Amino acid sequence: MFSFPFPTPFFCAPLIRFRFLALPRLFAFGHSPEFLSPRVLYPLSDRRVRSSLGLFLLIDSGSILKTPHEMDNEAHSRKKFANMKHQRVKAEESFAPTIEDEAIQHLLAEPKIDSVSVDGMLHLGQENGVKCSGLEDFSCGYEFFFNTYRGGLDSNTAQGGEDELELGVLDGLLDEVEEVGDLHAADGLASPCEDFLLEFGFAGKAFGLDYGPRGGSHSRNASAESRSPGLSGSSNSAVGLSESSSVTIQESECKNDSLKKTETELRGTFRHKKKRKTQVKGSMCPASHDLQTPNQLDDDDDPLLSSMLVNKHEKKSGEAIKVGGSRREKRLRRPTQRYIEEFSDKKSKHLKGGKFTSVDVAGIKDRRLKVRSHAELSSIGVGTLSSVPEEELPNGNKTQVLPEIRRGRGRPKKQAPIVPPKLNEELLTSDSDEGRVIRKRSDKHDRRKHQRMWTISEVTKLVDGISEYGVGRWTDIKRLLFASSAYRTPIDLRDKWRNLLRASSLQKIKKREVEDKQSHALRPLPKFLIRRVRELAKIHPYPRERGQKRIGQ
DNA sequence: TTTAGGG
DNA sequence: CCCTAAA
Repeated sequence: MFSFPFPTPFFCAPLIRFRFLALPRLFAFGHSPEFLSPRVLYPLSDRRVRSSLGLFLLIDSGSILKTPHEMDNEAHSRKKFANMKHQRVKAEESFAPTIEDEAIQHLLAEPKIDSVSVDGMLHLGQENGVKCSGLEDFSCGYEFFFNTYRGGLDSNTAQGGEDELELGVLDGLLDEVEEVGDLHAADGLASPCEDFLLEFGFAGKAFGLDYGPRGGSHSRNASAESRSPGLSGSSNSAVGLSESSSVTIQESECKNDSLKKTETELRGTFRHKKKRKTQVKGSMCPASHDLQTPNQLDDDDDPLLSSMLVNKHEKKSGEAIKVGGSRREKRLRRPTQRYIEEFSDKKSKHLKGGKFTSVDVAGIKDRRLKVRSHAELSSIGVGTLSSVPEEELPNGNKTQVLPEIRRGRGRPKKQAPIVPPKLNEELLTSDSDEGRVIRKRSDKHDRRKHQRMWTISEVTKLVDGISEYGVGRWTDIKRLLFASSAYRTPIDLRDKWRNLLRASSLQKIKKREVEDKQSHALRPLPKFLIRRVRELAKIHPYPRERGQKRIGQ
């Protein structure tokens, strides 16, 4: 029914070496017995099945059991992964000498073997029985690759074996070595961000963390939790569900998107490494939907991949999700920031809590904001987490999606800069009435919470900078003249300049029209500044503004 | 990433 | 001050 959509040569050897540790969880393929042929292997023992690793791994070095359709697809897949294959070869070569595990080696020695004996496979599985459990947390694509290419990695190596070698090997595999590095580097963050990782298909990233000498980290627990429920129904219905996936779903409570997510995880694994890496690096604003961006649309024609990702496990109902059906929905584009904002506002009002406002959302996305006020971010994170329950009000699909997004985003953020609530933010008290009230109040102003008055000196500096570097060199001006004031971004400078232009023109007008009204100006600009602005305006045309100004006059 | 322009 | 498109 389901088969491995990837070129066999590519996967086979890796799988063998892989020992079916991580893979089952990753690309678990459920096969009804009738679909099994001698060439199909069940590397999983009962024990493992019971332990919810019971995902059937279909292995066949020669060719995986395929349906015509799948066959067709294979061509496609081959093409897709041609590059990887190539790289793999290199990796294997470089790695081979280091392989210690004889059994594995043996298998490797005959990568082309048409069929691997079940016994052998099982042997492998049993051999690593204990270790398997230790590795169960490995979840996604990265995990897969890593495990795959670490050769016959032992649990031992798994613990401490992450090293240059692997990196090097992976280098050939993954487009970006740094990514790998990042993953490894992320070790310490494993637990905190696990949810996040899983939720957004970063499960693979977590693997690096899981490798760590951690005793019983969250990840493991999480896996364990989701284990029993997840397996019960899935073993026989050709459903492959990675534990990580199930966890993700459960935690995210995103029923509709569960499949999509799972799928996303996989796809992301192969196709959006870079993107994801970036997200993780930022570790602030990764949205699950980012993975659903247009690029992925081209994947839609890959039924195998999707099919093998069928996720049967649904959080509450355990209802099976139909691939075809939910798929469409999933492909929806990520809501625009504006949408999110509006939605959240609405929701806030609806909840009377008003805790989540545009700031939350905006903050999530706005890099500048992050830079400017960590405290705020952290507050956001807290708020997000604390109010998750509220968020889960039944409000329709959108409702579901949104919380998910927030959570996903919020979590990583939270973990990243859990800077002491060092300041201002009124919102820090997430649950207190005060916080809400303030929030509400601030809702009015929405975006303008960070307002900072421009002082005369600042304006002067700005004008100086503009006169020196010219209009439009905002980054330069910022860097050179406003380096000390972090809250002034180049954009702020530009905005200020715009306002100055407007102001200067207005003042002109006012002067001409009604002299008195000028006193109305809240913060009248010093004449010298006005003069300078005016001069600069002449010298450095600022198209639109100038045009407007003319018009205004 | 930065800038321009609109809100 | 925010957001987005364009470069």
